[in-house]
Amino acid sequence: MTDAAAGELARRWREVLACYSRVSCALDRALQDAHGIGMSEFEALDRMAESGRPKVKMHQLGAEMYLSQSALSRTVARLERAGLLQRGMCPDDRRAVFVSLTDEGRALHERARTTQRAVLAEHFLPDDPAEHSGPGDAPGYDGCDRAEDATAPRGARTAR
Amino acid sequence: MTDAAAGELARRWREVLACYSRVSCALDRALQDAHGIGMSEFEALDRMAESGRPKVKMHQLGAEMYLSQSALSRTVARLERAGLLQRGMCPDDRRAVFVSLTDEGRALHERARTTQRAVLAEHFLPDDPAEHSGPGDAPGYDGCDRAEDATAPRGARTAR
DNA sequence: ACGCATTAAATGCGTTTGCATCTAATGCGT
DNA sequence: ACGCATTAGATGCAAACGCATTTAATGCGT
Repeated sequence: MTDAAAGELARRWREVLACYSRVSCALDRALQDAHGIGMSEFEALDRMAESGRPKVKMHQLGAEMYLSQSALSRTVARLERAGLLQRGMCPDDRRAVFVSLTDEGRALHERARTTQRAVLAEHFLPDDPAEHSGPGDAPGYDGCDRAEDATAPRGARTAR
Repeated sequence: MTDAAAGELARRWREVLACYSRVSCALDRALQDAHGIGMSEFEALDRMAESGRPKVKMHQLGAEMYLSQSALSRTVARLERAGLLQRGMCPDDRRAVFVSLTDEGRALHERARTTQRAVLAEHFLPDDPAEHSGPGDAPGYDGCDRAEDATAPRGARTAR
């Protein structure tokens, strides 16, 4: 690994970091405002929906997601509390837990996916092209506070 | 935006998510174990070091970073508590705060950058190539717990 | 059958984060 | 000069995370 290659790697990492921050922030906000769920919850719903199977083992879900085991456990707990999925015991392994989407969960996922796609289309495009990451071109991005054009009401943030 | 394009976008977003989780987790862990700082702290040190200037305004730092204003404020507070930088009042605007690296901060940044480059070289490579994201190829990644080969002691985690 | 390492999930705990708010300093219009 | 919107940074607060630990169920060797 040459020094120049390491620098290039660091530069690319910064791009990923910037991209992740920008998109995940917009996505989290949009999902929260429109549907009352966060990115992790959406991701869990999404994996469950796309699996096709009616019931999925927690551990299976965790294997394909990026969350720690404890975070997944709590995410599922939140989703259950919200009535979006049900936990059930697994007949062949009584340690394991099956999770299955409720009708409401499936419906919300459908709607949330529309939101997700819209946010991605709006915020996840300037990535493959140049990204023109020269110094001194910071467009005043201060963490999260863009998207003044959001059509959702502001202020229902702490009410999950 | 066609439906297929939206799906492709969602697929790419998952790749970014997976990449970010994998790398940031390894990076955070390595920086923490080897130097007692997290990613945000490193990023702040890194920006300050590369700026060339001896003093940087907080707001300036915040403009190019991905943290919220409050998170940056606390990150800087942590760095100051650790003796890695100093905060000082700004003569021409007494609201603003200058931050400057201490010698110790500069030295730690140098060492931490080596760690960072090593981690990036190890975990941030499989990204541009295919990434072969077909379903069912999950390599058992369960959040964070890989890197059993880490040479650092495990268990000094809560001691910042 | 019994003991023991292993695995699934839940939970206590400390840390970090973002949002909202607060304080203080600026500057601009009148 | 005075008032008031604006800006910089700090802080209270609640949410979410990861680590370590706990509880419970499995399975494997003897």
